[in-house]
Amino acid sequence: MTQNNLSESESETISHRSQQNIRAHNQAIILSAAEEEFVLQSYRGATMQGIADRAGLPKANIHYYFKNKRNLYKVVLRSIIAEWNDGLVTMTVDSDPKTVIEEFVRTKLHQAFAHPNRHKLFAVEVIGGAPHLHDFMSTTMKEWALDKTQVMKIWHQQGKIGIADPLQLLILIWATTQRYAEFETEIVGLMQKNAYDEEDEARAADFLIPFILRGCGIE
Amino acid sequence: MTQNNLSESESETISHRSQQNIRAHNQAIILSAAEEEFVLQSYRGATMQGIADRAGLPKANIHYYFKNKRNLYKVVLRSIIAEWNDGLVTMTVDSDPKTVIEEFVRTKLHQAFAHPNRHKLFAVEVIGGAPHLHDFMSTTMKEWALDKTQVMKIWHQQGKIGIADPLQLLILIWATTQRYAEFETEIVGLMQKNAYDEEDEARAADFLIPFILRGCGIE
DNA sequence: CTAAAACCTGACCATTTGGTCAACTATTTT
DNA sequence: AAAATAGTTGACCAAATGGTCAGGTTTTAG
Repeated sequence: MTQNNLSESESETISHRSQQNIRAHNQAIILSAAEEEFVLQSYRGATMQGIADRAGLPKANIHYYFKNKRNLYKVVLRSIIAEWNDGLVTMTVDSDPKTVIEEFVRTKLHQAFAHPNRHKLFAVEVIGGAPHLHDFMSTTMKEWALDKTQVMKIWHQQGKIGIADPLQLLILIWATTQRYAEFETEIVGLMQKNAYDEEDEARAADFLIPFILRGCGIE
Repeated sequence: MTQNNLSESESETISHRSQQNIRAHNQAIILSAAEEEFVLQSYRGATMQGIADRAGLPKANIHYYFKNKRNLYKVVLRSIIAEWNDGLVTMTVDSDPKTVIEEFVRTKLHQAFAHPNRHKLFAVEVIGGAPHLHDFMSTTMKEWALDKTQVMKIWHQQGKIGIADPLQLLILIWATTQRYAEFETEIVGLMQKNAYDEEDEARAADFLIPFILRGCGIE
């Protein structure tokens, strides 16, 4: 039965996986299934059985890898937060506002189109009062936002942008970019199609970026 | 037999309420409680007992007025939709774009600050795929949006606004105004307070309106 | 005043669901 | 090869929850 020796592992098509790989592999599958289920059903509506079905594993197996439902949800949230700032440009007083804002919007927009489910999940959590994100919201995210608004305030003093209240600008950029992920259903419907096509991200960028730059009084 | 739906308009100080009044009164209380509970817990998380507690009534009484949970949810949604366009300015080809857009943003913003829960509930529903709103979204709302975008397209042809793709503008205005309701928790936190104060709506308007008008190339 | 209609509610039930567990198989280590 | 460790899973359970109902009270109609 057991194949010895010559064992290799990694990318074998049908071979026996090493336990390390099995663990990582199953956890990934479960997390992905959980993300979907939590988005579609929201926390309470999501069932461990539903997640198990999506993952193609028996329910007890989900509990084997993740203690319980609450913990699984937290892990999903944490993985979303972990990459929240992935790829965002650094923004300092010496940066060129136009470049930075353009790049910021473009990146956020790209994330929105690339990972709509994560944005939906995050949004539902915030809308519901962010019960599991209080810590993140009141520390990491607040510091990040205050740092950026500080920079933008100085830009304003230097006459580089026409925005006196940078927090409002930050809110606007978040709102307009993330919207394409969160309200996918509505927007796609209004566009008379069933799903975004490859050009929709570019279309949104082509509209948003000049609009926001004009709004900021740049150009 | 049972008379349904009549908006309450009385606050009798008299001890004995008429049955008509009792019905309207209790339904209103329950709907308000349900709105809160559904927002905070989302559909599946909300419990009839929780709604009953919020309403200060025994659970069986909720079932007496509203057949079941699903129906109660639908009634709540319907009441939200019913006033979705309340107070919105009419927009025709002959309107002045600047006035109309300014007034539109102001009204949406006012609604957002006045009824944050309704906006949150609507948002959660849309994010979850709008399972109960397919009809509304694909008829009423779509027609409304197409009508407005038609008008704005003509404005663009007449050189009155610098927006070639009005649907994107509509999405942006919805996103930026409703955001203050939906992400209340996050925004309030970033503003270092516990709740919006009386000036926050005005602050948002003072930022948003000029910003959007500039973005539209109006001035 | 009496009957009908509307309203109220504690007690109860069926179903769903998160979570446990013991027995089992597969892999790794010694 | 045997012991130890890791992974798998059907069966089961206790709690939560939507919903029902019978018997009660209050209000209204005649």
